[in-house]
Amino acid sequence: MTVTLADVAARARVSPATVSRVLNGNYPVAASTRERVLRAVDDLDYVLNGPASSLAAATSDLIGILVNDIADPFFGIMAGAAQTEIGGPGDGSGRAGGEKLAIVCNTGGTPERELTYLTLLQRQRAAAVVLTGGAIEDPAHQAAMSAKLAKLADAGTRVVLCGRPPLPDNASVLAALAFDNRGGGRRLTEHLLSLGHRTIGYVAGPVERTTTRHRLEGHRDAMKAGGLVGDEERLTVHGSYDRRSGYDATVELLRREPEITAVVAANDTVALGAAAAIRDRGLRIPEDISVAGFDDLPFSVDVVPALTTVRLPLFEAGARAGRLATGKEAPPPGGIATIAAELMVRGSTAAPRE
Amino acid sequence: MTVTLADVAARARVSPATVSRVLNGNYPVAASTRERVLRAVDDLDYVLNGPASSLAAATSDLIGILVNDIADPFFGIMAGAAQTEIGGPGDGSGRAGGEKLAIVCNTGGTPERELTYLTLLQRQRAAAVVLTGGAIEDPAHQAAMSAKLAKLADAGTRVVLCGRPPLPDNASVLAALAFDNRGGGRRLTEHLLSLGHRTIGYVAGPVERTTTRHRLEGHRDAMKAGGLVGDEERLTVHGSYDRRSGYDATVELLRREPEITAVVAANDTVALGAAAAIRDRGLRIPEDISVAGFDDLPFSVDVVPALTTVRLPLFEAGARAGRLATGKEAPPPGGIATIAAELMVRGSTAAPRE
DNA sequence: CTGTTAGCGCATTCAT
DNA sequence: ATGAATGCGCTAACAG
Repeated sequence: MTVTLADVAARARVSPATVSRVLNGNYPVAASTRERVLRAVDDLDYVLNGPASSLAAATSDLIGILVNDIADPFFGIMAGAAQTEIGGPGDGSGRAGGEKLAIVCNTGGTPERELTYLTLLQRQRAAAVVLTGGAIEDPAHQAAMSAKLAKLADAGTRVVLCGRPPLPDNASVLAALAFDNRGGGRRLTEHLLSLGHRTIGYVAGPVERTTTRHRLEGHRDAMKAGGLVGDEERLTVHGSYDRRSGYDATVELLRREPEITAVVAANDTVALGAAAAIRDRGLRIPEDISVAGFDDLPFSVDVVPALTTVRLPLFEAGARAGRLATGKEAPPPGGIATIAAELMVRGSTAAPRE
Repeated sequence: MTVTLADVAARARVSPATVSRVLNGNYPVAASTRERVLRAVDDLDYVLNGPASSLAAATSDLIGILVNDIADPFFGIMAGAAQTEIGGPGDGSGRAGGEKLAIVCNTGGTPERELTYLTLLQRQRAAAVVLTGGAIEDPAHQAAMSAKLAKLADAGTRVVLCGRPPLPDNASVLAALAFDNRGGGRRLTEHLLSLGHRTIGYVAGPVERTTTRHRLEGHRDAMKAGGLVGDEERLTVHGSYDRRSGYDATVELLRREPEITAVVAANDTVALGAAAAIRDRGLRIPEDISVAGFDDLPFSVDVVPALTTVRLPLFEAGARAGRLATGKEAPPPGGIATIAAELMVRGSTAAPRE
C-alpha cells in the first residue's frame, strides 16, 4: 500500500538504516549510496512517516506559535515573521527535507484554549513553542501556565515568549522578548500633554492582561507626572481589542466627560473605532479631539488623518522569536530582552482648540 | 522517566488497551473503570504520546490550514473561523481529549512553500487540509498540486478548498468553496458605470492568480457590457495584494491617464494604498475620484470616506470549511459550492464631477 | 465490557 | 561506511 522506508531500502539495495541515515543527513554516508537512495526516494515518491520517526526519535519537528487572535494583524505579523525564520524557504523539490513545521494556533485569548493548545503541543512532542502577545494575569491561570511550560521545557521543548513579559519563574523559558508597553504608553501621553491636553480619555483593553495593564500604567505615569490625578477611573473605559469596543467605549467616555480633548486607545484597531465614534458625533479629528493608538499596524498610516501611535517592531520581534525557537540565535543574557517602542507622531493629534 | 500509557494502566489496575479506550472515548467502557483510569491519568499527569498514537492508528489529529499571508486579515479571518470549528472550545481541564489540532501554515503565496507544507502535512499524516485563498495558475504548479492533493486524498486526508476554485480534476477534493469573485467584480463596476463613470482605472492583484483573474474578468465584463472597450490594458496595473502596491499602481495609473474618475482596487488593502496616492496628489475622494475595494475587511467601514467594496463572508466560509474538514458537515452536491459576494455601496464612490 | 497479542515505521544501538 | 536487531508508545483486532 503505502511506501515505507523499507521499500526504499529494497529498491536502493541498502539497509533501512542507511536510508534513514541519508534522509536525516546526520551521519556519514558514501556519496554513491546516498545518490542511489535519493533516486529510489524520488522513484517511489516516498514521504517519511512523521509520527513513526517522531516516535523513534522521541522528538518532532513541530514548532507551535500561539496567538491570541489570528485575525488581528498584530499577531499575524509576528507569527508570519516567526514562520519565515522557522519554515525555511523550501527547496522547491517538494521533497521536504529537515525543515521544522511552524504551526500557528489561535487561542482566541481564552485561558482554556491556551492551556489546551499547550497540551496538544506537548502531546506532539513539539520542538519549540512560541507564545505571542500579552499574558492573562489571573493567578490560577498563571500558575497553570508556569507548570505546563515547565513540563514542556523538561521534555526538551524550547519555550520562547514574544511580546509577552517574562514569567515570575522564568527558568523554563529560553527567552522572553517583552515590548516596552509601559514606556511607549508613557511617551504617547507625554506627547499629548506637551500639546496642551489636560482632559484625556483612555480606552483600555481587557482587564487582567499584561499588555492592557502596562500601557495603562504608562499613561497614568505620564498623567501623574503632569500633575493630573484624581480622574483616572472616570476617564478610563475597558473593552476588548477590537474596533467595536473602541467605538462603544468612546461613546461612553464622551458621555461621561464631553470636555475631553483627546482619546488614547489601547491599540490601533481600537483607535479606529474611537475615531468613528468621534466623527459620528459630528466632531473633527484632530481639531476637536485628538486620537492616538498603539502598535502602528500597517493601516494606521492610511487612515485620515494618519494615526499618531506607538510603533512596535512586530516583524523583527517575531523573526527573532523564530530564530530563538530554532536555536539559530543565542538567547539574550538572562533570557530577557526588552524591545523598544517608538512614538510616531502623525496627523490625528494636535493642540486642543482654545 | 516519562510516564506512559502502561504506567497509567498499572496504577488504574487495568490493561493498556482499556486506558487507550477511555482516552479515545470511542469504545464502551464501564463508568467505574473509566473514572479510575481518569484519576490515574490526573495523578500521574499523563499526556498521550501523539506520534505513537498516530503511528499505531495510521492517522493523526492534525488539520492543516494553508494561507497565503497570515498577516492579512483576509486569511486571518478565514483561518480563525476554521480553527474555531476544528479546535473545539477546550474543556478547561487542560487534559485535551480527542480534539483536532488546527494548525495554520503560511505559504507566503509562493508555489514552493505551498508544496513543501503539503508534503510536511502529508508526512504528519494530517487528518485534513484546508487550502484558503486564490490558487496560482502556473500549469506546472497546478499539476504538481493536483498530484500532491491526490496523494493526500489517497492517504485518507480530507482536502477542502476555501475561497479557491475547484481543481480541474476535482476528484480528490472533498469540497471546494469558491467565492463569486467574477460576479462581485462585475457588480462593483456596474455600480460605477451606473454612477456615470467612463474612465475607470483598475489596480489588479498579482498575475497568475485565480482571484486576480476572476475579479478582473468581472470588471471587464461589466465594462464591455457598457460599451467601454479598447482601453483595458492601459487602464490596468498589476501589483501584489498590499497597500504599497496599491499606492504605486495608482500613481502609475494617474500618470497614464489623468482623466480617470474612478479606481477599482484588487482588494481593500490595495484600495487603502490607492486612496493614499490619490489624496497625496491633492485630489479628493469621492469628489474627484471614486475608489472601490474588495473583501469588506473590518477596517473598510472605518476609513474616511467609508469604502465601497464587495463583501465576502469570510468568517462563514472559513467556519464551513472547518466543519467540512472535520466531517461535521456534508459536502455540497458535486463537491462544489459558490459563495455569493455582495456589493456594499459606501461613501468612497459617487458620481463623477461634470 | 475487558485483557492479550501484534505490529505501526522508523532511529538507534551494536556489530562488522 | 553499512547491516542487523531492538524498541519507541500506542491502537486494533481478536478473544473471552
